[in-house]
Amino acid sequence: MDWKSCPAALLEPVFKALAEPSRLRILCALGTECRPVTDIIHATDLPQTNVSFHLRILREAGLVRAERRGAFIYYCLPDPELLAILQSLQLWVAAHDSLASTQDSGRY
Amino acid sequence: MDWKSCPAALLEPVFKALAEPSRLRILCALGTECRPVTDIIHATDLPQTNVSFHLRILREAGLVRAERRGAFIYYCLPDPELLAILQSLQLWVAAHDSLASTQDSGRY
DNA sequence: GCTACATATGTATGTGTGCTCATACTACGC
DNA sequence: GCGTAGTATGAGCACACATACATATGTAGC
Repeated sequence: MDWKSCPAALLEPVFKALAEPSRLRILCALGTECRPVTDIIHATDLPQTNVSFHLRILREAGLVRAERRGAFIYYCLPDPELLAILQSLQLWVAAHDSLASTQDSGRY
Repeated sequence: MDWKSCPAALLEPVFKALAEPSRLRILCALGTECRPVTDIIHATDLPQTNVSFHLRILREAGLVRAERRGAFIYYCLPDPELLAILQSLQLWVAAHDSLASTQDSGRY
């Protein structure tokens, strides 16, 4: 990464949005498809007001797109490439998790 | 991403660790090199105890590696691939930020 | 317009977490 | 061993944020 131009300000809201279990569950529930809020509520088993709250944060972080269809509002990921990036990060973490468990990440 | 196996539990600690401005600054200060804590303190202009606190979180999230060299403890990123992944995410965010500003991400 | 449904917003509260201070640990040089 | 530099830990405080409840907005059908 171009750490010289330290993208902290740019990436921070995205990481903040991703750092919540409920929001990750919502993204999981979304998958690659577009779904109305009701579907997400059922899939995640979270209260409606809670889902709506988190969807707003994800929306403002640019991680989901909202699209009105009649009385329903469909939410979807804005770009399949986002999935690819997150997947590579997931793979990296998984690979390093098994390494880390054999190493010393304790105190000094 | 394989959202079927919902990697929330795996990714959450990583995102939590990345969701802090101070920690992102520390990672920026680290760059691709290994540096002792003192260097990081000067680079980030954060108090020593604070840097140490965040380094621990980054260490436990597997985002930095600690290595003792005499009286110093050097910290570095565990893997250059991590940089690549974060960079692609950064690029994605940057690209979608410019789009988002032209779109409606407000309330419904 | 009224009712019903889908979704969003506002307020209050409790918990988590970052920051600061003081202090303790570790390694090196004398 | 002692002092010093480098680094880590622990306690206390303040603030941000996730949750829950009540309520408002918007859309469709009658």
